[in-house]
Amino acid sequence: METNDLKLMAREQFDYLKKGTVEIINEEELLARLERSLRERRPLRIKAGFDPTAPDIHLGHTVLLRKMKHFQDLGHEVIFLIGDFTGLIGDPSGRSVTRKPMTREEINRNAETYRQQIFKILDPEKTIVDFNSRWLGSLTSFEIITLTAKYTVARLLERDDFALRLKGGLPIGVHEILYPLMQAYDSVALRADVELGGTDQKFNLLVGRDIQREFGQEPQIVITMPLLEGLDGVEKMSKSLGNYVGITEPPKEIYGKIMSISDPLMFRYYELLTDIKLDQIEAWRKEAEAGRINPRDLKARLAWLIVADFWGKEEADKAAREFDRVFRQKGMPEEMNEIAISFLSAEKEELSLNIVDLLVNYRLAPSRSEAKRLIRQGGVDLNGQRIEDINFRIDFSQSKEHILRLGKKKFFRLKRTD
RNA sequence: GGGCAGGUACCAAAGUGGCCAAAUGGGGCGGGCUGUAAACCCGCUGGGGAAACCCUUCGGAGGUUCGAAUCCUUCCCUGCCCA
Repeated sequence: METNDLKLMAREQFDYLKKGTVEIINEEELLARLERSLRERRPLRIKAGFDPTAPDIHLGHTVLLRKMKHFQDLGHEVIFLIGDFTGLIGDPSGRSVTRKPMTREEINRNAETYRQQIFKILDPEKTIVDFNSRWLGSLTSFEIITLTAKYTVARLLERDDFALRLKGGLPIGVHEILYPLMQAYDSVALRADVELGGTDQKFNLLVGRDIQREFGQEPQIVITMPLLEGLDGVEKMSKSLGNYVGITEPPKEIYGKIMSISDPLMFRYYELLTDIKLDQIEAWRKEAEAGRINPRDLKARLAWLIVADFWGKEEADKAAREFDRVFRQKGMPEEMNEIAISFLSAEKEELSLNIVDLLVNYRLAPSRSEAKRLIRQGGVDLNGQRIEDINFRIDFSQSKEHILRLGKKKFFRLKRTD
């Protein structure tokens, strides 16, 4: 093939890959390597690491996964690396409580969950799933020391979060500063051409370059992706902060969560989570600002798109209809969690249940105090009637079924079973 | 190894013998407004109790006291300075 053709094709790939990235270190290298890959008909090896402790994939992860998918689309080799080694030794970087080391079984189970989820985006045929314990687990202490000798403490402490912690008088465990080196060694073991990560990973990714060089390898190209803000619009999306949308959540959950985000965040989500072109998003933003378009409708469209991504169009339609019925027309959801209420034979005379007992016994409230609080504050309603008395008894003798609503969003169907 | 400063609720942070289930802010929850927006406003936020009130909590364990988050002893943990 002509050199010029190769250059052109590489350029094409490059442009496709660049879309949505924050930074590529560095661009010329990537371009050159793409070209070589085409010339030698050898796919690039793309690495992205994931923590085995949180097998719940949320929209934040999908930003990265989409980029991995892009590489797959171009025929490159994508390695989904599960950082099980950290899991085995117990990564303390939550820092409030020492995390329990995970067992092999737990990790395997989580890995399996990952597999089921990532293939909603990645191509199962083309994805290599690997575990870093495969090489990190068998390093000898001599090899570890040799590895650490290749870097300096000052360089490791440069990292922003360490610098901040140091300044703030917070503890830093020795294993924590070792962590970037371990991750870097993953790149050596895998001979990675490219490593993908969130912008918060930049430091670790760059250490990878240095360490690969030390091991006589060509340094990997580092590509950082933006971190998706969570539903609160401030913190990054994470499970521990509870501001996330899991991709396995039911359609109406996803839809509802997206509808609750702020308008500015909506445009951000459009940008990072859909294939809508940037100028189109920009145009919508202007229309909305000018009042020519209702932001609500844009948001509904976004919610639909995201649900459709993971559940298909039909489910997305259904979620949209359901949402309108429940929240715009203040109706009842089509399906709700059903709670089977059974009476002991001794209670059969009564066939009624105190509201507080119900909330606590069926684990709808964590404690009686909490249940009473909820009632006193007007957050409980039965068949459309607000319950204000904590001594209220739900009567099951006349009708076997009641609709219970807690707060604005939680509906339950209480069904008496005999 | 020596010196110093700390450890309080989900988080941050006040409180230094009774008025402390513990100020304040954040978060969370509920209500109002609305587009289930966001922002904003109001309320709640250890457990039990209808309430009075009772029980369990301020790093752990002991002790002093009528009474301890607060004083003493000891242990554990963290940071800073010196070596």
